[in-house]
Amino acid sequence: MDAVTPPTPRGRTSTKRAAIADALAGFDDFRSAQDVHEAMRRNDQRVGLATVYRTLQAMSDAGELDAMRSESGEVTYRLCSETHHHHLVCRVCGKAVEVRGPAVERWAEAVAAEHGFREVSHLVEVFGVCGDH
Amino acid sequence: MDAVTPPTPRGRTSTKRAAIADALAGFDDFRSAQDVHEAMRRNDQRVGLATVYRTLQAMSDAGELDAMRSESGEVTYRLCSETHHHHLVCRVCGKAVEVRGPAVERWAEAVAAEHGFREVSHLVEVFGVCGDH
DNA sequence: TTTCATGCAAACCATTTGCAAAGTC
DNA sequence: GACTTTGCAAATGGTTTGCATGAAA
Repeated sequence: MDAVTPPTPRGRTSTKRAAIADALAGFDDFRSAQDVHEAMRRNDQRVGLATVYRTLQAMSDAGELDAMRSESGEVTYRLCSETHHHHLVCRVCGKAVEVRGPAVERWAEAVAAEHGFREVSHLVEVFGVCGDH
Repeated sequence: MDAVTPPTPRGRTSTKRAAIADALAGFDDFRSAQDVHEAMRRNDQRVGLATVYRTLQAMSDAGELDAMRSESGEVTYRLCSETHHHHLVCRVCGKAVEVRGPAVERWAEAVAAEHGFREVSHLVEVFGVCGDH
């Protein structure tokens, strides 16, 4: 069930891509390519690690996934909603909550404009320890 | 105890440490360990890459440096001011401007509290293309 | 002379890439 | 069949570490 795969980003229909999307759908927080790969293995799905990396990256480029770097520097992904948002991530369990911050968006734009910067993008992540820990 | 290191971050007086700090002082934007190492080489300073990594890391831990990850994932450092702030980084030349954002701080705290998160920290970086490009 | 700092090279680790085999259209 | 996707293994590239040596206290 390709729960999350609009028209294929590009290229042809891929079985693996769907499997990877599904695997990621099984999580509700950010996971690294390695995590996804291991989860699939455990589920008896045979996939190459390189394929997971390639696919996750492609899906991210296609806007299907939300990507961010964990505090340790690895790239982690998660299915994302369509709207722009940021994350509140638990540094113990990885649980991530999507948060909206119109104030932050405006602030970023304003600050950038003030210094003559164009093509502005911003990275905002809030880390903390969630209530379960 | 002495959470905030007095004179030398730890260990004894080091010549290299001073040299590395100087090299970093020559920049006013974020640089990677490799950048610093290369700059020193070019200046006929003989230093091991590992030492640069170790020192930069130690200085960062000691609070003398401000560290952040570039968009490509490398860790970059810069001498930092004492006050909490964020950065507006040019993705073309690396130029970084320190920006203050009380609104953002408050927003982060509020959002975290709202979801029951403790020990909150946040990562906010604004990227763009500066006026020189 | 005991301890910490440094260099060098090897080790690590996440990620990428080359290329031949397998899958799609 | 023509072309794309996958797997595997080898190659990268940033960063860390083990160990012997040199410099401070």
